[in-house]
Amino acid sequence: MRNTDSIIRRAEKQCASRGTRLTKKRKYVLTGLLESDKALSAYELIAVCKEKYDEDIPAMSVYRILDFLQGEHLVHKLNTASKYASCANIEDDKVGCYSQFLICRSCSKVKEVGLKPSMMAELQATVQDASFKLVNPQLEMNCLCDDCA
Amino acid sequence: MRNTDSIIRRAEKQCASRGTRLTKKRKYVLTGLLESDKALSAYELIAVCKEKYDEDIPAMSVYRILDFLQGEHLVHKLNTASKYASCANIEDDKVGCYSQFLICRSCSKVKEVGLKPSMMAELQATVQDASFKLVNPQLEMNCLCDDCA
DNA sequence: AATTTGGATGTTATGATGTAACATCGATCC
DNA sequence: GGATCGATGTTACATCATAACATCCAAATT
Repeated sequence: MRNTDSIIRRAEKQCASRGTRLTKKRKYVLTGLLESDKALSAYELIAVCKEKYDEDIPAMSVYRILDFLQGEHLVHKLNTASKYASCANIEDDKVGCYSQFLICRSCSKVKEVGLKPSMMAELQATVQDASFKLVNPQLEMNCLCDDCA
Repeated sequence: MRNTDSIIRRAEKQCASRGTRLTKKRKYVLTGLLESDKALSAYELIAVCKEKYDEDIPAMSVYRILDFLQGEHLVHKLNTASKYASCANIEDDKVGCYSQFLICRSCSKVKEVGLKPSMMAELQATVQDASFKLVNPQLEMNCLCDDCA
């Protein structure tokens, strides 16, 4: 079990050092994702903020907050699921390590696993051979978790 | 340039042998995808069928047709883009070879490339280590094509 | 040929995700 | 206090997708 408070304090400092602010609502959204082992949609996050903090955040704001948190490398968007998850490496200083996301198609449980450099290199090579440029090397894998299987 | 007609005839036979039918509208949708090097959304396919065949197909029908074509392994859904593309191996008999899709985030151009068994094995191993089961090993890579880069 | 039957398609309404444009709020700086 | 600028609110709308029910049509049966 990770300590949400200490992660939030770290994130706060990180934002401050970059000249941005982790506001109250941004904290609520980030905390919602930190305390969930499942990826959540924007609308699910609205519900979480309402239930846990009695805070009404309009959809537009949640999307903006999610954009902000992605920009701060605190949150990932899982495009195949249209849901969001906090970065696994949010607790430590590892940065720039590309990831493989295992997403349960039934319950949205997510695990983020580092991608070996050798794998990354091979995928990258394929992309270059096809005259494409890799923009965001985020591998999302359509899975079932052990509970749902 | 591949021969759309001969592919359609192959697909027709394949359906017949499975006890399904490649109807006129299903052919229109499949042809639309075959003749595009870009992935197309359901609504873009509606427009293509209207322009090329003067055929009005309601959205609901296009989605059903796309489901059917996926079931026949003639079409892929690219989840990260919410668009659809014809199978690259639709011309030959290769089956069951897992794919890596390079998708231009700007213009939706798609290339489907076979995934090496060694890569597949490694990804699969990661999934198992995390107690997940891989459902659909379709790697979608967020790229830019050379034209858009 | 008429009838039946089941899959394919049409219609309507609605849900889910996401964004554009513009208004307002609120913390910090002078 | 007032100016300023980023954060948030409001409204409207675009896009993707499906549920529920009606109808059509082609092949099989009589």
